[in-house]
Amino acid sequence: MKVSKEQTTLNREGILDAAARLYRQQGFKGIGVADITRAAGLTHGGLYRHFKSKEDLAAQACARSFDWTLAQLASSGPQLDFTPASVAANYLTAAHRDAPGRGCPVAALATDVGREGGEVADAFVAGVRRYLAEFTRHRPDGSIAHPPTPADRARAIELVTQLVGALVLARATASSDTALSDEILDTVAQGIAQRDWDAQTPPHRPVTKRSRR
Amino acid sequence: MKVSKEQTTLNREGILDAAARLYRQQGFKGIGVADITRAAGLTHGGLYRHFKSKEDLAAQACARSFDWTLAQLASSGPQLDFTPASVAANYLTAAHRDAPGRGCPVAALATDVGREGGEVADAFVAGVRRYLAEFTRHRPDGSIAHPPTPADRARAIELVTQLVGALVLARATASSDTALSDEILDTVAQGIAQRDWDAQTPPHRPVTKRSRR
DNA sequence: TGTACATCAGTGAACGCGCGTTCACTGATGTAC
DNA sequence: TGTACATCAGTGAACGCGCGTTCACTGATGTAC
Repeated sequence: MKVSKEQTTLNREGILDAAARLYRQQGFKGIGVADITRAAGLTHGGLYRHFKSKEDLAAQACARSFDWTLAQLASSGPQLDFTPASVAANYLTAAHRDAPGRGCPVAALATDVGREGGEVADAFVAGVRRYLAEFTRHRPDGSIAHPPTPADRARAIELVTQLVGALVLARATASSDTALSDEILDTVAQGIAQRDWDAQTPPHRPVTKRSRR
Repeated sequence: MKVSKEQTTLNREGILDAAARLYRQQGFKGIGVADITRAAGLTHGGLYRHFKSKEDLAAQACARSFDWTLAQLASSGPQLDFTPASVAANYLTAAHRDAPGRGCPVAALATDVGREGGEVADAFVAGVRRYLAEFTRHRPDGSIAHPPTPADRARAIELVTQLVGALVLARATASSDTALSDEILDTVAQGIAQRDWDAQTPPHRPVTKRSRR
């Protein structure tokens, strides 16, 4: 049966939200389109009125994950200062580890995206750039960098990769060794809090890669 | 046809090696058992004389990945010192990024393992523990820690998570923005090289987690 | 405002395909004599 | 050492199943008059 324009939009949003959640939980290969439409209260056939393929859906869901997370970050600006210590304390929690469906898309999807390529990778990289820009703007002392220096950007990259690595490893170990998983979260959060983020980091200078491994 | 005991062992090893490589490349959900046995020069039916299920194979292949990588690390002990700068320079390379099948199993499989659980997660965690023990033993100044202090362990966790996060993000961005991917590798490698790893890191003390995200 | 009808979002059966796993079979191996 | 035969690693067809995608159909929506 046909449905009102308003309802059509709601249904589309519902599919996207379900996809954004389920893909982060199970990965692109771990969940089917029928599961996603069912989670949105629909049947699988109608999906293709909104998205041209599973890959298209995945790419848009990926973008949606970043939209949510960045909006959340922006809206919490007043409460949450952007000091590395504060960001780490909020990011490296057992709650975040145990709820990947509502958490950081970088930590949840990075490995999948590396294997995927295509539209999904484009959407992901766009999100990463926005993420990095946000962390580049905010200096450890709470001030805003305008314009950001190469050192600001280096700090953002180091912070984001450190956070992502810790969360990813905490998730991998959580099911069979919770103590280790907690230890990883706590240790890295403390390490970030105590690091001297104002130490001089020279601008990015490409170096010739040596091959190994 | 039957096959000699020696050949049987070789075939089993061949399957394990192919699985260790292909799982790291494509993930547990991304590759089928037929692809793996074919890569080992066999047909899919015989797989079940060696492994009781795909999960069993995945768990043993995971352990195998760690065996290789750790053996490689140990054997390169003379050439490769364990200073964070040196480790980072060897780990954060375009070559390593572009060859996940022969690379670090932590960076390649952590996200998959987080979703998998079971025997695979057990094998993975065992590997992570060995990895961490190795990095805990080796102090930044090149000396051996015996016994290792909590600060040694904290340093190992911070280093490994930083390395893994950087490689994972470099892989995710490589296909659609190689410049960004290279920038991540170089920036984090330089950041690790310049960090003061001897700064006092206090022992691990569990903190109450705040929930967010 | 009321009526007739074209539109089209959503349904669910059906499609081809690839997956993990099973199993009857094959034939070289390795053992018993 | 030579011969007969039981063993069993590997083969490939077959299985049930779930996947992504298609499509004829339905019936409420929204428009033309």
